[in-house]
Amino acid sequence: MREPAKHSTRTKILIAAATLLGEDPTSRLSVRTVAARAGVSVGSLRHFFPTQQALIDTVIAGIYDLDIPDDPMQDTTSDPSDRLVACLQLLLSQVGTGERARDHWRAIHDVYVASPPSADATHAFVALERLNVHRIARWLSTMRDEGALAPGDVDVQARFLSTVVNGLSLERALPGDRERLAFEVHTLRTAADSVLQRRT
Amino acid sequence: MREPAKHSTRTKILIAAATLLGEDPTSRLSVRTVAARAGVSVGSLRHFFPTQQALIDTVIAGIYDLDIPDDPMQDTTSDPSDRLVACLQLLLSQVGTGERARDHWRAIHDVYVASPPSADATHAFVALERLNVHRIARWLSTMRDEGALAPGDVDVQARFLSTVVNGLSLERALPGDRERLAFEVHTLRTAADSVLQRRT
DNA sequence: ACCTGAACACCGTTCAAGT
DNA sequence: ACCTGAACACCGTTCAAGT
Repeated sequence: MREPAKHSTRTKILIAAATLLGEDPTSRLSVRTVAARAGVSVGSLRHFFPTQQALIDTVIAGIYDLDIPDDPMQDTTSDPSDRLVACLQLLLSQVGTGERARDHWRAIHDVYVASPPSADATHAFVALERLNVHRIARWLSTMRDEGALAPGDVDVQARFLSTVVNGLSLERALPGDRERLAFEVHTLRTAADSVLQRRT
Repeated sequence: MREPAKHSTRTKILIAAATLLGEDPTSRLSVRTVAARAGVSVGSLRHFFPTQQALIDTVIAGIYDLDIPDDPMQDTTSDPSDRLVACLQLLLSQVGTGERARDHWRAIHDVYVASPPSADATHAFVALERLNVHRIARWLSTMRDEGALAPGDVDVQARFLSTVVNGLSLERALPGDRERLAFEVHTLRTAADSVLQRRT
């Protein structure tokens, strides 16, 4: 086949936006600058991304979903801190970003916050959350075996990390999520390090 | 005497902005609308508030600073860790618990999550959050002066703590909140200690 | 020092018009 | 269906000019 650089207009736009964001993470990604960089008219951009929010959500989601390996805990070659951060990022990735994150919290809200949840729904939620905490606790146990974990109750540490992930995933659904991107990894790092043995 | 409405131009601007915000909490508070409502030129507005950010920050701060009880940070008799935990609990207490916490998140959801992120609401939200982080950062600066703070960027540490508080206040509105309450203080303690100088 | 309003360089969105 | 670019109604900031 070949069709060498036959990028669709949509793809060209996304590449242009990602490039601009790479050059300047604080870029506003305005219609005209993105369109110009993509070599496309603003009308054409609007055809694929009817609103500016749609464009930004799409490109941000693409960046988030770049590299997520599938069992970060097993990669014993890397730093314990790095591994734990990768695990937490895995949890975060399930919530998604932009409109997907909003969908996630919309569903949570409708079932558990909008009106008093049924006993069944409450039970399901608690079970799900327990599973989540348990998953984190298993990761922490691995680190404990390696002597990398700080002393303390693993369950308390796991709940703490769960809360941090909850906070971050919530913030992904709230305004300003794009600007917070740069701080997300720092927050995860701070959280991870606080349950790990302090470097001496 | 009387001098009936002898408000200074600066005050008139702030009143106009606050009024607009009262009429519509998602108002963008643009230069022209605020200036028009205040019966003042945009140049005059700019004279007192050189930047739009300055205007918004000032009016938000005015609303925010209405009810701030005593600052736990001033109680130098207690442990730095205890003091920071008390400050974070202060933030948490504003959300309340149980039905009040659910009301809180219902409101947040309706404005920011239910309908696609309106660019109008975004500005107000970001300003409010910035103020919140700023408040935490001020507490951390105090601790830094005492040599109690761990090295690192204060803004990153403040954002981390803000995320933890967000996560906890969210969890207060979700099922299982009564059981989680017991872990809350542990989570706050873990978060606080992670930005404080490790005890030696 | 305070205040004016025009001017500038942007912005997101819409839309008649082309292919 | 895809694409164009002008037009519209905004935006924040600057600034010569007045008092």
